[in-house]
Amino acid sequence: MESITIKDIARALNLSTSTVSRALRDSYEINPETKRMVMDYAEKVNYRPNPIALSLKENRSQSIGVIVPEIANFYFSQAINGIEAAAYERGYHVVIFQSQESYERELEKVEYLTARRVDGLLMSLSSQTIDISHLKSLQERGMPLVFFDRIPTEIDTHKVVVDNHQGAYQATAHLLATGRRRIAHITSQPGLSITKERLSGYLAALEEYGVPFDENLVKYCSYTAEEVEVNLDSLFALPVPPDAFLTGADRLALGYFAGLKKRGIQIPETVAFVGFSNLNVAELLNPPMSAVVQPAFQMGQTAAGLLLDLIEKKPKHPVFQTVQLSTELFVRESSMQQ
Amino acid sequence: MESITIKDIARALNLSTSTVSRALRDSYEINPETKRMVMDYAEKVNYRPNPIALSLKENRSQSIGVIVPEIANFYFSQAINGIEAAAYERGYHVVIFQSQESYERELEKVEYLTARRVDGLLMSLSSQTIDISHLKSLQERGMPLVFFDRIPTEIDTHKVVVDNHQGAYQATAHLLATGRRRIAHITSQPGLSITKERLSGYLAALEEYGVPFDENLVKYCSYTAEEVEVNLDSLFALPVPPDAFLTGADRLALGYFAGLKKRGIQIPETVAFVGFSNLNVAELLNPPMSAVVQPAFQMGQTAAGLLLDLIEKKPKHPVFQTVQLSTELFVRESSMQQ
DNA sequence: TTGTAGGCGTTATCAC
DNA sequence: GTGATAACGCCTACAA
Repeated sequence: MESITIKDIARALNLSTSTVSRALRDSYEINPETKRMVMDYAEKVNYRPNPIALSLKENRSQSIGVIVPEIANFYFSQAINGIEAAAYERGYHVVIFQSQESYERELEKVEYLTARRVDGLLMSLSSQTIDISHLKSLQERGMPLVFFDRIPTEIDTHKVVVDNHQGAYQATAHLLATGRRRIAHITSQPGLSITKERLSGYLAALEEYGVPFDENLVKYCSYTAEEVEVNLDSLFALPVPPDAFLTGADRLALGYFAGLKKRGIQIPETVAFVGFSNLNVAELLNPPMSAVVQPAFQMGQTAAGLLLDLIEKKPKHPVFQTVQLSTELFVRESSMQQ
Repeated sequence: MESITIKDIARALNLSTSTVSRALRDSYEINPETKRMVMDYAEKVNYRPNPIALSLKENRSQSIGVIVPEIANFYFSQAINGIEAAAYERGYHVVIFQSQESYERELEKVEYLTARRVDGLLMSLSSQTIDISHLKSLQERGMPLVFFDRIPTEIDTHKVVVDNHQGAYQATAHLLATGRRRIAHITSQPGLSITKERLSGYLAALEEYGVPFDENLVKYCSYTAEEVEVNLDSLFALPVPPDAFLTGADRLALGYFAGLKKRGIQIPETVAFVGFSNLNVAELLNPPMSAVVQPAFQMGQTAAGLLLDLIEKKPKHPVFQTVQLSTELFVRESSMQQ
């Protein structure tokens, strides 16, 4: 993989490297003829500046880093699409990594990206991440940092989230309004910001309808099949079993759907938090699944926009904001008798 | 983002940069004490070597590039997982880009990755890509190159694919064996290798069962809702409408499911090509969807393994191979009367 | 208008 | 055992 360098051009044209450099980047006084000659030759040999050399020199890379818990997750991959769209428009490259929900991997990727001189970092925290001192120190050392979806409370910076409280409240209220009283809430790990907010929305709706909270109806979980079994066992061993499900992700909902089906149990209504494109699946299930739709693409786009502003404007005393994007509730009519 | 460099350490310890460098990388004769002193100090100030400087010097980056048509596609994101697993194990980083099914974007990403000195490139072609001369010349200039899933025929290099012919044959044969005679084949763009292979498997099964081929039953398409409508219109305007669907991707299947539902048509059986984790969705649909399961993770893993072998062994005259991974047919019983 | 020199962070080579 | 120097590709202040 030998590549053409400025030196090669200089040698071929009997010029100095600086002249070639100037010609290529159209910097000040340069003989138009020389410039044309250089340009033509560069074109001919398909010259491409070496971004590594530039990064080394400028200590920046025209690229932003993204770290998400996992890529094979529709929600995050859509967010990445939004990020790419925003970055592309402003001439930045996007370098994507996944933490795989592991604190150590996350740490590792952060270090690597920092070392690679990304101009800024966009993150959604792994579920294992509790200590965020490394991110704090990163910010203190001047790295522009924006969080989305899974955000920490302990850092002051831009954050973009979906309004989880509102989404959960809306969904729970809908279920209560249609007569459900025992709503199981299947949700993610208790440490995450999204988990807490959804729980608070769930609680707010219960309170409004005067329905007592039963903590046995809340299950924190990951995605293993055994867990589904255990949780369903305990839910349906309750004196009054659940008559509805509110789940924190479409994948959770699908897992529980399958578990319920296996047991021959039909639940009148299920609502799940989903990214846009899972919506069509929701409709095709039997009974169909209602959905709290989260604008993942928009979230990525917004987060990237804020990050690029930070990078380019380098404000001395930035005023950080937390953007809350609204969810939308899609209610699907069940074909079951109610 | 000021960072600690070898120079800083040298200055602090009153040593030369070369001594520090040697101490850090444990290269030849060095005073054990000096070494310890350097190590301790480096640890203390959290020194991290600058990979950019290394890349510039070594003309390599300990990272491989991946270009897929899109990330927000479960099949590809699972493949990426496999790639990361293999790369991580062998100490390489993975840099991920998407072409968004655009030839121009693909070209752009290839150039950028090349300029970034990735040590090798892993690609799945965009559906728009016909001319692959840029990839050929890349290979000629010595860049290790491995293709997966969407592969070109015109380049001799390692390729990893799912056995699409076999998968389509198996699925079609199953449908024919259960009495279907009018099998609609909804598939991807005609130019792609996977499209051709699946069609050939479909044809082989038809021939075996003595069922004449009707080209009106084959629809090449992308993912727009209008297209679904147009295609369904023409399929159900046929003298003998379809009694089964074989679709090239789960997303296509879901789109057509929704379209059929809207029209109140029930089709006895549908088979779709899916990645592993869509399997649970397939079961939950009504009627359930049978599936040709493609081992996406394994595909990524295999492709990355081959690429890393190429990179590390740099064989003068490599013997390139095309690995065909087997699919598995999951038949879901329909609850409909047959 | 063009050339020379120095530096970004690192390592390899050669000298001491 | 350690230090000085050059080189990777590029850019820019300064010199001519």
